[in-house]
Order: sequence, then C-alpha cells, then structure tokens
Amino acid sequence: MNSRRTSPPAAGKPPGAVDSPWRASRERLRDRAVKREAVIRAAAREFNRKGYHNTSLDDIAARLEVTKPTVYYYVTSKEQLLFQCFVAGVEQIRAAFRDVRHLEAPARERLNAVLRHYGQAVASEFGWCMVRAEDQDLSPAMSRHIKALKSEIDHGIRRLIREGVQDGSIQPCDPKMTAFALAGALNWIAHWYREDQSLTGAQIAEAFVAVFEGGLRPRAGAVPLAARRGTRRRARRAVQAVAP
Amino acid sequence: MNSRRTSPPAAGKPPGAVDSPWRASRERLRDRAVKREAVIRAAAREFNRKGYHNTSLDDIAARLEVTKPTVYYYVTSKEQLLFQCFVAGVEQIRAAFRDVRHLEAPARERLNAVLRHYGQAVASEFGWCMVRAEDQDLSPAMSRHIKALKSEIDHGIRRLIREGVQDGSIQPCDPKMTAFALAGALNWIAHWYREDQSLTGAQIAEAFVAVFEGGLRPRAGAVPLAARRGTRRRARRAVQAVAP
DNA sequence: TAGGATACCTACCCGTGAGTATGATCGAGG
DNA sequence: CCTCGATCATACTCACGGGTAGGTATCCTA
Repeated sequence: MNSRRTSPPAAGKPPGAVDSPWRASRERLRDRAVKREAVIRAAAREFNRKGYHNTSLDDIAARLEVTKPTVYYYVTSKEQLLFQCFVAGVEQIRAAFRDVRHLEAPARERLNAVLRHYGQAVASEFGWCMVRAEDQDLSPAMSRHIKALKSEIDHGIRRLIREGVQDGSIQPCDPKMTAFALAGALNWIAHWYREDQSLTGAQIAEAFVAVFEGGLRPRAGAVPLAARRGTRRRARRAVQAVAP
Repeated sequence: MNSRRTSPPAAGKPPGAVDSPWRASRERLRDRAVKREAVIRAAAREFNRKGYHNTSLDDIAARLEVTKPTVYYYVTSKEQLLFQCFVAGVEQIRAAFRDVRHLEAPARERLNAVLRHYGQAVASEFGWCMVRAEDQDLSPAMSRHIKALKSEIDHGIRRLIREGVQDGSIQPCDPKMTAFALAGALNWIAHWYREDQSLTGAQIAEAFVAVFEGGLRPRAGAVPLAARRGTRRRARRAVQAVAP
C-alpha cells in the first residue's frame, strides 16, 4: 500500500526509456510483480499437491526458500492466495470464451473449442485451485465473487448449447443439465490428473470432446440403417424438405 | 472390542423370542449400532455442508446434542468418521454393479443402469464424502484402502464400456478416457447438488445418461441423411451434397 | 445388592498453523 | 557516510480443534 509515485505521465513502459531517476523504482515494482506471481504459482502447486488445508504458509515459503513473513509481504492472507490462484485459472477460461466469440463456426464447434481450452486449464497448475476453491473455505465476500465468476462460465456454456440447438449443430437437450455434465467431467480432471502423467491436458480435453460429441450409442453407419430407423424420436421438418 | 458373548447359537432374532437374560444385552448392541450410524450420518451431513476441514467434532457432537467424547465413544477418530461415510457411499455403487451382473441386456444398458445408481449415490447424503474423500486427508493405510475401492469402481465401468464396444451397443472408444468422463460428470454432482434443489438425484442421473448416450452431435434423422454424409465437420459442404 | 459393564459428561492437554512485532540487511540517493 | 525504504529473518502470540483423563449415573447379571 505504497510506492505509487511512479508519477511521470505514461503508465506503460516507454520504449525509448530514458534512464529517469525513477527507473530503478520501476524495475523494483516489476520485480515485485514477478515475485508475487512466483508466490502465487508456488501456492498453486502446493495446494494442488496436498490440498488447501494441508498446506501451510510455511510449506509455501519453504518451497520458495524464504520464510513466512516474506510470503505475507506479497499477499495479505492465505485466503487471498487461494483466491488469486482461482482467478489465474478462471482467466484462462474466460480467454477461451473471448477467443471464440468472433468465430463464424456453428455453435457446437465453438463449444468444442471452449471445452478444449477448459480442459487444458483444469489440467494446468491452477486447475486444482480453480475447480476446488470451496466457498466454505472463503469469506462471504470472496465466496460471492468466486460464485459469480463460476456462474459466468456456466452460463457461457449454456448459451453455446442453446445456440447450438437453434442452429441445428447440437442435438436438442436441456442446456442446464448438459452444461453440468460437460463442465463436471472436465472439472473432475483436476482430481486425477497430475503433470507427470503420460497424457497432456490437450490430449485429455480432445478425448473428452470426442466422447461428448459422439455419445455412447453407435452412430448410424456403424450399424445397418434399417435397423436404426425404428428408434427415431422426431424427425425434423428438414427431412421432408430433402426426402419427401 | 468386547461384549462378544451373545453366544447362544442363532445370530438372527428368533421369532418366538424367549426373554432370555441375553436379550437386553442384544438390544443394547443394536442400539449401539443405531447410534453409531446416526453419528456417521450426522458427520456426513456436516461434511457435506461445510467440508471436512471446516467441520469440527464439536460441531458434529452439537448436531447430535451430545458432547465430543460421546462421539469418540462410537468412532476412534475423525479420519475414521470420514472413512465410514465414504464406505457407506461406495457400498451403494458396488450394489449397483452386483444388481446388474445377472442382467442379460446389452452392455450399454447395463452401464446406464449402473450410472443411474451412481448418480443417485453421489446425490445422496454420503455423496460428498464418497467423492471427495481426499487421500491427502487420510493416513497412508486408509488412503490405499480408498484408492482400491475407487479403482474397483473405475475398472467396473471400463469393463462395461469394453463389453459394450464388443457387443456393438457402444460406439468404439477409449474405455479409460470415456470412463473418466462419465464418472467425472457424475462425481461432480456432489459439488453443486444440495437436497433443497428441485430435481431429485434420479432425475439428474437420468438427464446425464441421456447426454452420454446421445452425444451433442445431432443424430441422423435430425438432419437430412444425404446431407450428413459429407459433413464430417463443415456444415457448408452439406449444401452441395444435398443438391448434386 | 455388590460388581461390573455401558454410556455419557466436565475439564483438560497440546500440536499446529495463521498472522505479527521487531529488528537486521542492503542497495540507492543525497 | 548517512538515511530511507524495500526486503527478509527470528521469534513470538493466540485461537482452534483433535484427542484424552478421569469421573459419574444407570442398567444388567449374578
């Protein structure tokens, strides 16, 4: 809560950087940000390994080869540490939604793209924190904040599903339940995936998307069409248009 | 670790029950079992509400309107309490596998039956404990035990998937990844489902099974067959295919 | 009705871990 | 050289919670 006197007009780093007397100060600030990030990253790794409650700040400090007060020099509380890890994870997913927004592809493909990013984020070092940050472990204020962010993502998925149903690229379904199923499967990755595994996050995400897309029941083509004809639910008007 | 002198031959309760002097003793044993179960159930509910680490044994005791030492009279440690809750949940799922074993139906239908039970178990009061009992919170011995039980279930699902692929009732797929996806989606129910919700566990399980079965991509019949033949991915190409 | 088991309570111990008070160190600016 | 602020360590405080010691009331069996 200090050192906000990097006053000279521009906030960004001027490329032609004069060596103003403030330079050292600015460098220090950047150093600080780097160190702070290192603290958060270390915390994420420890939480991931041992869980939030089984990780002490001494553990985190030891991992960084510093002491607890040093950690507190960069964050104000253990809770905030968890929160920052959470935000770091969620940010990856929000980015995925942003990336996809401009795409022209049918909604199902956009959804798949988001799910792939989602899966990778969950398998990343912040995955555990993002997915498992329990409201129970957090103050009411932070709990609300986290719930809001999670809800935003949930509704983003539901929206893509609804759009897919409308544009015909997704089988008609209940968007809420479907979103829960998809997100749940991906979230769960954080429970079993460890980085020393043979598969990468991307590979897992890819495999999951394949399952979601196709479903368990064999597709037509794998089984004689005639046999399947009986199991239709409601053929759409589109059918009439083509095969009257 | 005592009172094993309910010696008289039969273990079951003889219908014509003479009022032997042992009767009272047996009744006490039964009472004890009932109370012990109540302790475990209360623990499950509290863990479910606040998480394992945020629940003290005083909390559980208070909920039962007794004191902490009384709780310790029925269980030996907090860890064991969690373990018992876990076992209670897992037992429901193992029962599902047993029920299904004798069925003649194709593997996909047997799998669905298991998944429905699975979903309901996760939504039950022991769901949280079953799903979230972290190895990190448990002694190595119990951790191994839990891992073994979880693994048993996992492999049960994989086996049903393999069988389904063989008997043609399930789309060819990677059994391991598919099992992870299915179980993950269902496990995740424990994170968001609370009993005060509008849906029952059975309804949720049903909805999920529907998603798993059908997949997101529309089935043939929802879209012109001729059109679909060319459309592996891009919908645009379909247009040409329809009007050759 | 004594002797013992059962069931439960009051009052405590003590390890752990979050968070802090205090002061040493060190590099840069004056 | 001296100051000042940034950085970090030593060495604490303190609450919380798992677990226990030891006692008491009650009921059963002999």
